[in-house]
Amino acid sequence: MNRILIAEDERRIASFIEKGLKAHGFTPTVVDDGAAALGHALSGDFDLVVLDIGLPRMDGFTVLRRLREAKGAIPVIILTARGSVSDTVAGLEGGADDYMPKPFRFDELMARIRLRLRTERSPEMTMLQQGTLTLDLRTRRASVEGRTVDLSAREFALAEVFLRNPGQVLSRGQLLSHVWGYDFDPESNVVDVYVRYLRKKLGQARIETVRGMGYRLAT
Amino acid sequence: MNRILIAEDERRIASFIEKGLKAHGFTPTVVDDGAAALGHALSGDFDLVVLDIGLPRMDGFTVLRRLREAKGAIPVIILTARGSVSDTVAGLEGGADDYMPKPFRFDELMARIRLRLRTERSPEMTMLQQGTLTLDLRTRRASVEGRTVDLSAREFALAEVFLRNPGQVLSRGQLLSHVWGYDFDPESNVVDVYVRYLRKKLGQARIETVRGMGYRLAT
DNA sequence: AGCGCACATGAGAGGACTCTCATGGCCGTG
DNA sequence: CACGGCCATGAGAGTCCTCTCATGTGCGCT
Repeated sequence: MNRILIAEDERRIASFIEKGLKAHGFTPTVVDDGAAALGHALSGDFDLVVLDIGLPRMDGFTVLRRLREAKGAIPVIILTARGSVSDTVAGLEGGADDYMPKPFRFDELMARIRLRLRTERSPEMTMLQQGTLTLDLRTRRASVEGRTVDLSAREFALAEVFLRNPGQVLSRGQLLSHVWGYDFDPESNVVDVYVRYLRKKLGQARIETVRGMGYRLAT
Repeated sequence: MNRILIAEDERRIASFIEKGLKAHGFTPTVVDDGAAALGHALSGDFDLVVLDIGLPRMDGFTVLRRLREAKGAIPVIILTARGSVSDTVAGLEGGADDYMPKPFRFDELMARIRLRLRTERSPEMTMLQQGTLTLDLRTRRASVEGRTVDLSAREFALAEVFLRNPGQVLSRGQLLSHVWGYDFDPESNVVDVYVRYLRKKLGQARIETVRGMGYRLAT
């Protein structure tokens, strides 16, 4: 449905984004150098570009500049290194629509992409619902059977992944990369612990264990 | 420039919003009952409505429904009581564009209003700059003279008010209501303390004291 | 110059949050 | 039924954040 171009040369990050997008029903294409990125972006086959700044052959800034010179109006989200504010500012002034500082959680990128693809006057998606469970994406609060529950930032991010994939089994690895980012210790049992926190707040039965696989939101 | 309708019967809150909007260059109009709200909203004289749900004569839901029935496409932001998730959901499904749970900080409302008034394809304002000081509205980070500095949520909100009003003297009261909300103890010296924190992180001279008046961002 | 008020500052209480670690329990298989 | 692995759980360390309070300092006015 929505075709997204990923211009990123670090394999690990490119694959991280690619997998995430596929899981959300997008059909991403990955290229790993600037020249290819520009060509694809101008082809008209894509609806949005995720553009790394540090690309070989032609850096992201140049790609962006040429793209805009050629009147390509496609939305561009740039990926910048943490702390390089000047790059970020330059990118936005150079015509980028948004940016993500590395390292990032996949879900943050997803939110940015949604924002840019969203059609006019569609009320911004601010509430997620599944049965009697509601998540308010802005106030970081949930409500279950009418009760209002405060969630911490982490708890909320985790709950959001479940709500966006109701009934689907999510592995610890998936949850870890969605909620904790691609840089987190894969040995940790944080996911278990936070699932417990959520169960305590949302109700034990709300999240089911699928032995050997992961967890799943009850539907 | 942008005409905003405030439909709110609690005087204190209406005035809180009104003052804030005026300070930001808007020209708000206040009405305190639902019938008047509907009339004004349909008049075509306004660009956005801030609509309280609990209005006398005709409640917010009804106003909203009638407005949409009459094909009024004006953006509507509803104000809901804290914890009333069902009201919020109903409001959004009833055609509201966004919502604010009470009590809220003025700046949060402002951000919502900006979002709704923003014109197509204008890159979302995500960075504020003043000289060598930059605020990244998304990552909650600042950068001064190239250095990157992490700010806490409160520090950041305070810094944002200064950055949005460079050179202007801001009273403790203004800062309190912007950053802490209209419900906060006006006797507290939190503002002083947080100004200190900011000075420590951003540089002493960056925020000037105007004796008897308040504080000001150095330009 | 001296006074009074406004502002600056240090210290710390209290709480929330995130994550680790160790242990205990249970499921499913052989 | 016994075992091994997977999962659940409790406890707690370390950190950060927010705000209050008491006291120090200095500005500006008379």
